[in-house]
Amino acid sequence: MVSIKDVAALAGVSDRTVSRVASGDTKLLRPRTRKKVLKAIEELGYVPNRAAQMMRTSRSLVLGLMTDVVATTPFSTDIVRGIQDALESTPYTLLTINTSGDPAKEARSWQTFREHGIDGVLYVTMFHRQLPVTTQFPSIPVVLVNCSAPAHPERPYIVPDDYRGGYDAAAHLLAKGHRKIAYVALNEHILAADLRGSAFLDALAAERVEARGDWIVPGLVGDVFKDRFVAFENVTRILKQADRPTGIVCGNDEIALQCYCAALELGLKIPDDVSIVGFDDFQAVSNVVEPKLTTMALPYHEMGSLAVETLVGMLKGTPPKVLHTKYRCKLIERASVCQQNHPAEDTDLPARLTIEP
Amino acid sequence: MVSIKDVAALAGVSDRTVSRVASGDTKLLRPRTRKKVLKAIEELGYVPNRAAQMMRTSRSLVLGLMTDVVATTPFSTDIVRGIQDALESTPYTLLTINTSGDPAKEARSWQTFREHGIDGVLYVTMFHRQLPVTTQFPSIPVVLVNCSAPAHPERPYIVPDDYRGGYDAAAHLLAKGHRKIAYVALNEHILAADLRGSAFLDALAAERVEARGDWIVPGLVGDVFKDRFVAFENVTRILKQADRPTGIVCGNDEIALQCYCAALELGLKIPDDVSIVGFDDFQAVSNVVEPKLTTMALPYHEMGSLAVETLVGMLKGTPPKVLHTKYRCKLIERASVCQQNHPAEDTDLPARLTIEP
DNA sequence: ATGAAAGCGCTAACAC
DNA sequence: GTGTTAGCGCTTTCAT
Repeated sequence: MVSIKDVAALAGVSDRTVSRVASGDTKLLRPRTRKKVLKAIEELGYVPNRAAQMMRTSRSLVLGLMTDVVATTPFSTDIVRGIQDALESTPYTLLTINTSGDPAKEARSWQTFREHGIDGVLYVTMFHRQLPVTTQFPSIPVVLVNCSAPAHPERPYIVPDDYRGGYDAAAHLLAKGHRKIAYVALNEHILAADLRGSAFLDALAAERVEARGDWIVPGLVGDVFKDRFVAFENVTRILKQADRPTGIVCGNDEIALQCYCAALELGLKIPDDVSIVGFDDFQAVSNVVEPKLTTMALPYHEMGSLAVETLVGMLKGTPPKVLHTKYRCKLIERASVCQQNHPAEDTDLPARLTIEP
Repeated sequence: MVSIKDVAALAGVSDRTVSRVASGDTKLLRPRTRKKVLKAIEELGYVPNRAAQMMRTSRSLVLGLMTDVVATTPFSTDIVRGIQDALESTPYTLLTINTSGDPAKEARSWQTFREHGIDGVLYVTMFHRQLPVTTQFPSIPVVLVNCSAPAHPERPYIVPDDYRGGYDAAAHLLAKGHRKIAYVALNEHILAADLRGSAFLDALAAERVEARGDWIVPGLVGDVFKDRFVAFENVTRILKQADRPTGIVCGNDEIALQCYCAALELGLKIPDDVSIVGFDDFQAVSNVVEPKLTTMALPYHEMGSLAVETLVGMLKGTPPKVLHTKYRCKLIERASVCQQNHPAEDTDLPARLTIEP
């Protein structure tokens, strides 16, 4: 390994001078000296040794990315991409650890981070959720992404505004004239399901549109990560009714995909017979189904970038301006929703009569 | 930061002894001393300093994960998961860098790896491809995953056997009695497309089944990463013919999804009217569509694990037993393929007559 | 504007 | 079995 001393010898200066050049301390150097050193660096292929730097400065210039499963799962890769993109304009590198949500592994991961002298960590969860109150953090800067820690209000976090997203998804159908709207829910164990679900109800209520109980069905059942899709059966049943919804809001895009299968198999046209709104803008689905899916995009990339910005700021000593950020979702309009010219209000009445068997 | 000396002071031994305990040099220590030291470590919350260790040993115990986009893309996350799972039984940690396929960024990444004293690197590409001959590698252990480097035959690589996968996919339909089979190809710029495509042809030829030219269509056109799906139109056209295929082999699962949309919209039942075989086992599609998709799974997780095993072996001084590995794909049978009791051979004849307009 | 000395935390080599 | 000495490559402090 070529060190600062080798460079110094070749350039005919002291090692301290090389150090100054390498760390860009351009002010206290004659341009001529600088050039000489730069040439020697080039010639020898010198690269600074981070371990040595760290020993002196006790800063590693490494950030930890601790995730439950997010880095190994297709759904929230945009968070990671946002993080890595933002990292490029900083001197930091990323050490990645997946805990699979296992607390023991998480504890070991924190220790590994300490061993590496990590400067700060991005703690990212796959599902938007609240961390258990028992969650402990070491005393280094941490930014939470896609989760919040009620027990640690001083920790900055960045989450999507699932409530508003759910509201806007339903509002979109309403604005397009739909009045008979079904909702196929996410796994009930997930915070996002709660938020999006109650937003759906509120959006309908705000327009004085009835939310029919039998049109609100689960799309996914079972424990998280071991869940099973049931949207297909449930939506098939609903769409077979003579009086059926003209629009469906889905808890995510995979559920929307099951709705597509159900509707198409029944010979229904999308969007003319049923309009469908998804959630997540999971492009492998939303941009591939035909017609393309109108869906609510999660602001994952932005969340990742903001997290890096926040963390790097903290490391510079700048506390975040906003401690807790809720990022707005964005509706991506494609082709699965059409205008519904619903008949006069009174035709809704018979529909209501069918609620109870 | 609590160091080895603090522990030594508390335990009343020399620092060298603490070092021995910390690095598990259990042989040359009295159990009593060991216990004493362990207690002090626990009490002080001592954690070894990797930077210092590295300076002495010039091994960082960090592996570099260099990818074009794989870590930020939903399709090949299983490679990363395989890597991380395998890493757990080793002392290594992972430093991740995404180059977005930009050669300048790639050059900078190698330098970053050198700065960190990376022990070895996993070089992973999203698409199975050959690296350009201009690709340079530094002189540290590197294992290539999902790509090969014709210019560097001494470098170990691990790729999927796309040819055999393509062959087996077609063979599956053949074995189920299908004789009228269409093929919807991947983007032609990709190596996997070549391999899978020619395998399709060979599989049909081996059974003396004709591959109709108008039934071999692209599913995806345009430059990689800027491509557009055209499977829907193409398959719709084919399925509208009076004489239509009873089975379709798809270049990947997204193409299969477009086939689903096309078939269902035409009122065709899957698998009874058309059987469909996908490729990739991209579960967000294959396990969500209804009926569930029969598809050829890429051995990504295994490839990732093997890569780690190989690299760690090299670092121990064990050269890989097999330098270049082609991993076999595995057919996942679900519900999109059914037995086809094709009529007597001669009914194929009129079909052939319709080839030319 | 440049150099010399000291020391960060650890382990290899050797002494006892 | 355990302690001592030295030095990895760098930056901080102080001197010149």
